Amino acid sequence: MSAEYLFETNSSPDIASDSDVELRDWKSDYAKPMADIGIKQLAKILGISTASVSRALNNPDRVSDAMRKRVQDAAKQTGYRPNKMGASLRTAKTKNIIVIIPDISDSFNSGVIRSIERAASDRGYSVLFGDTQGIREAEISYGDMVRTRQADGIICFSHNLPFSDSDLDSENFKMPPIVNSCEQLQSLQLAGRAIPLVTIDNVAAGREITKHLLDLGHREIALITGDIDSPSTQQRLLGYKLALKEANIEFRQELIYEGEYTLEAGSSKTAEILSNSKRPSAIFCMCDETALGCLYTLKKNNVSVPTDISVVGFDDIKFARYFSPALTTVAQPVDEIGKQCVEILLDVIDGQTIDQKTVILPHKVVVRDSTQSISS
Amino acid sequence: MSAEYLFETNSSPDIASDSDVELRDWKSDYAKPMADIGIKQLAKILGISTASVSRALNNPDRVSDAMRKRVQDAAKQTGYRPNKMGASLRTAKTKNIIVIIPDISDSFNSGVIRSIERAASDRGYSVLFGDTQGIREAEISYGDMVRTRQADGIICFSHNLPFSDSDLDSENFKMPPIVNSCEQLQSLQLAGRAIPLVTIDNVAAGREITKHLLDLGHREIALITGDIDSPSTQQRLLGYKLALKEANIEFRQELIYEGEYTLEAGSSKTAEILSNSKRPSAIFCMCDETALGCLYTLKKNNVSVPTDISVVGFDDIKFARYFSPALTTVAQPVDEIGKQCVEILLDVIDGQTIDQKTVILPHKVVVRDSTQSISS
DNA sequence: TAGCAGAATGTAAACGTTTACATTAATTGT
DNA sequence: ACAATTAATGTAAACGTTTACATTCTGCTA
Repeated sequence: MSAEYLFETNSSPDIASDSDVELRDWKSDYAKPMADIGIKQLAKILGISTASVSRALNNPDRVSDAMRKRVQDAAKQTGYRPNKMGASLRTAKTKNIIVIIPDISDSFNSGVIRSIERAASDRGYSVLFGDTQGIREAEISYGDMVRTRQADGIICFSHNLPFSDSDLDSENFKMPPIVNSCEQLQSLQLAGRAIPLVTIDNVAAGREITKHLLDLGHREIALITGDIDSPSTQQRLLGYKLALKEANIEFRQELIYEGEYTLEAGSSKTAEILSNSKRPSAIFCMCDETALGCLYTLKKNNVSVPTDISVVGFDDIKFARYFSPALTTVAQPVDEIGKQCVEILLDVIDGQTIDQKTVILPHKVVVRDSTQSISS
Repeated sequence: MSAEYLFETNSSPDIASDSDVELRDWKSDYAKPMADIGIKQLAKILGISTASVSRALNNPDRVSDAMRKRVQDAAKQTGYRPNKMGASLRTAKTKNIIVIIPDISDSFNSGVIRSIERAASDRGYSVLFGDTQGIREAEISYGDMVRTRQADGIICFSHNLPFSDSDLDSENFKMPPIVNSCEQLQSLQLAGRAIPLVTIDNVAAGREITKHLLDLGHREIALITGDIDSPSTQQRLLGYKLALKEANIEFRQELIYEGEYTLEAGSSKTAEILSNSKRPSAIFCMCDETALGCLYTLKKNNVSVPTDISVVGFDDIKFARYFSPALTTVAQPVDEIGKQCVEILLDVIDGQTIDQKTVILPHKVVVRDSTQSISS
């Protein structure tokens, strides 16, 4: 948290006292004994067995019409809410999934998450989430939640499995339902197990966006990568190399700037680029946030985009089209990614066989105003 | 989803086959019987009672050193993971909190969420989240989760209580632990109950940022609001009016443009502003995303910021300083808001009395490049 | 009318913990 | 050395559901 954030306390009129209402004390309210009713009391009230209540509520067709109506009415009447813990314990299903994510406030991620939440909710699942900040211990502790029966499955945004090495090595370790989103697992971690993955084809995408630049006549294309260890970065980099090779252009390591999927990396790495003697005519940022940081530094140094330098990003976050200039980038089907993740995960949880271990969703390069032909 | 997103399927080399590893079938792996061990088996293995195991693990000081070591070792050895459902059922505590939020992909929200997650995690709680998209039914269904014992408390970003009206009216309705984040509850919903709130002083903030504009000599300040029903919008609007009054400037309704906290609203409302005969010299957007939309449309219409028009935002999302021009805005202490929310909530859950029903955190107007004196 | 199938309901065990209470072991004071 | 404490452990009930199995009811057929 930067110095800019050293807030001074500002005293001000208390906006919170809509004091036309008189407020009861809330704590005492909470301290009241739970008025809640359980299945037993409900059964007793109705003079029937708990089994009937349960059936009327969960398997309405296994019960007579009269019975069904009677207990459903009573349930509504009394405000009966079945205790999911009791149910979960008995059924060994939680109807929760956990999503493990390095940074939930990343624009691309939060888009996918939103979609996940919606899809899960549609199928009666809730989603817990764990923001790991890339910390291994955090990953592992969240991964543990399915073994402690707090969740039925995992959607993972990391290229690491959320389990400790010792667990992974263990003979009787059982892989819980898990699907990877956007990041392929490192094969050394796989240990012979195939984990479903939903992603785009990052190498194709990297190749295409590079080709776009190439087609515009660019020959010196700097690259600001994400975390160099991440498969998506590696794949996009491979795509970049492929495109160069296809165009018979020599790959030059000095044009590669190792960064991160962050604004700051984009900004600082661009400064580095600018500080070098000969400037590239284009910069390929491996994510849109990075591209924004890049645009920022470019403008600060009075190099104009796209006139002086073309810039492309990756992801097509919702802000991208509002950048100045509007960003050329490759769009990922955020909604579909999220949806597929939960579809697959829930299928696995339900014990269905998965036909496709990895689903590759279509991407699309969208050309906007941050790139232009080098000759013009 | 716009037409731009009509992806064509692109066939491409399957990047996923690192086929140097041979993959076992995953489904069959999952289908294996649960190898997991329970407290009973662990107890039997050690030849002790389940009570001792439980104590050694949860109340290590209530047990002899030898015993503690023995079972902890065995637990690690066997990979014993206590079933939280069993525990929750017994203890009536879930160690979950749920956060109910209209849009998790909103930049400001996701910042707060991240902070919430961290704080909760630090205190041993997990967080579930529900993205309601502003839909009342969704709010209510998520609110229900504490009554179904899936969570111990609620952090709510809406100005509505996540309970049905009939529940609220009900005589024996018991308010669960809940705290509001950023949005004050509508007083009519309060029904006599005081709900903790953590927020900034929106009217002071609105007043200050308006005053900033006023000090620069601006007299015609257009305002693009958030959802006009939301208290935060109302409060910021009030601040705007207050500042005008202090400066002896007449409030003019035609300068008020009712929008939303979105990029699109910023863009479209700015177009409206521009279409009117006399232009304001400044625009106050009630959130940064809106401001970005505003900047975008301004630029598209060749009005330059801040030369022709000054623009201010609200929130200071992480992108704000990277906008072009860098955005003058009011910073909210995102991290602190999240932290305080969980502190208070967990205190309430623990049955402690809350001294402060509403905590007002300090904000700060941060001046960057999107505003300038009107004379210059 | 007796017999019987099928539907409707009831009985009670089970899920995996925690914990009040009972018991046994260890420690202290005299 | 023997009570009297205190510490350590064990026993078994309880949490709130679901569900296999047993029982009762209903309506038909022969």
